Amino acid sequence: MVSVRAASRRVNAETGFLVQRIAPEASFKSKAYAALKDAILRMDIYASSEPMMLDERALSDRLGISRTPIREAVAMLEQDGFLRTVPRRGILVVKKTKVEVVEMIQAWAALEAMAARLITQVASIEDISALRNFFAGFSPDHPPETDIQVYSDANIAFHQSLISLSGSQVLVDMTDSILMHVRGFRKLTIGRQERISRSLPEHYAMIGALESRDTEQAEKLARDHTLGLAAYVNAHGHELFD
Amino acid sequence: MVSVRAASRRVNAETGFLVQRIAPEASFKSKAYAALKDAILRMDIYASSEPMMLDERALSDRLGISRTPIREAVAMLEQDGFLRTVPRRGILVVKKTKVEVVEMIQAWAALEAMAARLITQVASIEDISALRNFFAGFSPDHPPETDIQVYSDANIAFHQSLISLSGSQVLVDMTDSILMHVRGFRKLTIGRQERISRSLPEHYAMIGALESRDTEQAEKLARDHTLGLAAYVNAHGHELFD
DNA sequence: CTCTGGCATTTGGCATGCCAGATCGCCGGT
DNA sequence: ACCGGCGATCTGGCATGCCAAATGCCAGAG
Repeated sequence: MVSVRAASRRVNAETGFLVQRIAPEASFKSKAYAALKDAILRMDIYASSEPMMLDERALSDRLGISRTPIREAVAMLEQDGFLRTVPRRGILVVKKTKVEVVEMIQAWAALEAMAARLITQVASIEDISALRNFFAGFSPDHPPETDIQVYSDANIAFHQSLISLSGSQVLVDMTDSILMHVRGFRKLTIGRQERISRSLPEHYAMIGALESRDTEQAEKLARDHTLGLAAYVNAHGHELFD
Repeated sequence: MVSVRAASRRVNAETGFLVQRIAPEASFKSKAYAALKDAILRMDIYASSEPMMLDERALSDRLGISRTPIREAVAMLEQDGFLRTVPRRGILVVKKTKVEVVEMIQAWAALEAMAARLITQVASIEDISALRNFFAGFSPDHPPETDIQVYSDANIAFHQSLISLSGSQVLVDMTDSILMHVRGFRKLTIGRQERISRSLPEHYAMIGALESRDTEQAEKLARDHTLGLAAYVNAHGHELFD
């Protein structure tokens, strides 16, 4: 316990002298992790049928740090499912199969359906209604099909915001992870006109069900909306994989 | 391309001479990962209110390997959410909060509900019916309450087998991961007589719905069964946490 | 007796170097 | 010209050692 005398002598932390919290200066390990993850997510994994390999020493030169923190970052990314190291062979970037992507989207559907269920029980009406703002820029005059990239971004943001309204950090983290893994397939998501035109009304229907606190209906709409994407990938995904 | 001559000279891999794949002799890194994970899952994390700390050098001595593979294993377990390292402070075992456990069980409910949905579409009737075997040892004459530990194990095995029947490896992996994290709370799961006595009939109802291919009902039963556990932990979990 | 400043120690972060397994190319034998 | 084998080289696995930051102890000042 700090005595009253001592407290009076030192500068009161509450009043003045509010120094900036010193930057923790992230470790090389975490920097390498971020850099590698970013690079993996940016690259087009499916461009070549050849396995994409990484080299510890090359990365070491490239990032200007030793192999040790890089190996730790690689171990972390391996745990995430992005990399796989084969002893004495190399580090390879994991390519998801069509089946894996479909299963991930199904899991996503399950989690989003649960999020919808929870939202009807805990979210405020204002927060729910605010979900419409993501699509404020679109209307019958300016349909999503006219600005596919913008709509795709709004789409992702909508789903992430929706799930966060559930109040469950676990659901947020799990779906974020899934989104990372299926990120390479966003072009597939938005590839077809007919899917896009149906997307917006479905989103509005979901919001409506949430607002009216119709738990079963909101859950069903959220689930079916995303399961539709899974079915679509399952049916047409072969164009990207083989 | 292998010539016909060459192929005829070497032993046909399909016929005989199926030698065992030579043991890859797991790396120290993976051994350390397994050892640490096992130790973490075995220990009673919530016995002490003090944070549990690990020491790299102590583990190094204990396992008889250098710090390098241990650090890599720690990085992996950090990624799993089991550990958290604080620079120049130590490695601490993460204690889940009640809220986190409840959220994890809700996510589990979501995934198991989706598994039930898929099962009604893809699983064979024989596989579904075989789920009853997990509870073959129990009956009105020998209710689960009389052999709590055995029933608890059968319970876990039932749920894992159920999810695997969905055919989705992603669902299996995600639920396995969740089970690891909430493992410390199995005693809570089986702590109350009234929950146990209701558990078995609910399981049989789920199996029945799956057998009759009633997708909506199977999904609902699976979801509500596990959500009941989440609600129970939410209501009574404070006994274990605070 | 209390508080403060500094030093010894602890602990994770990182660089470096060596090792063994796996590849691939060169070279001689057939 | 082809096959087989051997070795240079590449690549991840691991041990070791030093560094800096954070802690804790202890002495000295008030």
